[in-house]
Amino acid sequence: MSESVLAPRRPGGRGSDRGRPRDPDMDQAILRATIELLSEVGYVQVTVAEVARRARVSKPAIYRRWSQKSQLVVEAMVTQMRPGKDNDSGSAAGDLLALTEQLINTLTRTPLGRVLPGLVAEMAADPVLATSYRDLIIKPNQRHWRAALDRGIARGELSEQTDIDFVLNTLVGPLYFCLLITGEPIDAGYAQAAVDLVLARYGTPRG
Amino acid sequence: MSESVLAPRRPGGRGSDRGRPRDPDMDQAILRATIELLSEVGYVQVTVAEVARRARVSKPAIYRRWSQKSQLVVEAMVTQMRPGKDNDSGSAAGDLLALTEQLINTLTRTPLGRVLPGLVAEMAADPVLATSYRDLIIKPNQRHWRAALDRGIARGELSEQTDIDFVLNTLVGPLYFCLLITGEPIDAGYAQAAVDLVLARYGTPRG
DNA sequence: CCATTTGCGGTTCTGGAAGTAACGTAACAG
DNA sequence: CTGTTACGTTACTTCCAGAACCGCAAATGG
Repeated sequence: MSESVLAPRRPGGRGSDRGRPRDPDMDQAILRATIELLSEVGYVQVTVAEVARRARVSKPAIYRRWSQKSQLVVEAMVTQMRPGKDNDSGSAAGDLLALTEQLINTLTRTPLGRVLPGLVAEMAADPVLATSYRDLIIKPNQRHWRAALDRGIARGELSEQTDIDFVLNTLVGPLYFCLLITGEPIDAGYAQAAVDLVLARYGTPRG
Repeated sequence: MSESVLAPRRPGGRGSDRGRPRDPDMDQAILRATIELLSEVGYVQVTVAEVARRARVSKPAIYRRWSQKSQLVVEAMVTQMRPGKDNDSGSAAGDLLALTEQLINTLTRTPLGRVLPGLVAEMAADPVLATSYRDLIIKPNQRHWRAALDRGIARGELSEQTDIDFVLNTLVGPLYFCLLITGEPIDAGYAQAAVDLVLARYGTPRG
């Protein structure tokens, strides 16, 4: 499944397997060049022509694989996603702290931070892209958060009335707010403070 | 001061007062047309040519007043900002609840929600614009939140260790996260839940 | 081994939007 | 009246996303 997403044969989806096959090296070269450019200049300044130049490939060769610049970028980001070790530290507090700090790291130390602002604009105008981004990047990441919260509830560290989606938004939202709107750096103590906040409300005595 | 921001004579800032003066009706017509278009199609789809057409004005007349499309849009948004009644409801909980619900309203019922995604992208690429937006829209709005929190601390409803910036990000961040990233509608109970969360951590017994 | 089909890949083109330039004319200041 | 600046019109430049077009490479069928 992931193969068809990474380099769909025919943008439309369906396509025969006859005729000259695509050069798989090109897929890699294009994605590599995209990531490289993204980390240098950010989404808006990335042009497909420049990606083509760096990958030593022609522009149509790119458009044959991805229907839009934005789709190319999303898929390039996906290749950068770590499998995401589902570390169970033993406590909900520990898990959430680790996840929050990992997200801070992703947003500030990987190209994702430079990609997001431009991608947000495209997503607002292109529902298909928005769905891709959410399904391929946001949701897979949130799986770990949900798992940590579920475990916390099962262990009795967190109240059974814990609103998981709400907690998730609370931990994650402020990070995006700083990154996209205020531009202020994320406070070093943020992760701890945010977890404390959640525990003060949904933690149980025995937690 | 606000006058010079709304329709600066000469994009550069300085400018003489000799010669034919600008038609002030034009400023209004342009801003009105901009807001109208923004609320219909969102930031990216707004073209300066279309603004000019609707305002019955020429394109150079617009560029004489604002150096970029993005600056025009920011100033148009500023004209839409309500003075912002600093309602003191008597309790920090009440104040924060009202402010949160007012922000939800602004983000979902005014053009701001349609403008933000595109503006976020421009801000990431244009530091001058980013500063304008933060100074003219974000900061003025946050003044009320800070005042409410200060009063809450002064009254003893909130702990003196309350981290004001952190609380502010916590209440506000998830709203932007939903609007810009997940696209999910904001839960009807969000404001109350968020305020409860903050009070569980920073509220004092007597609050 | 050759002919045919399929579609890859490169060169070139189109379309749209931001922003600029040039010019004739209109309106204000001194 | 003179200088200066605004305004409209028209045309232009630049940039980039994306589409046409065409020659040729690669797999298949005989």
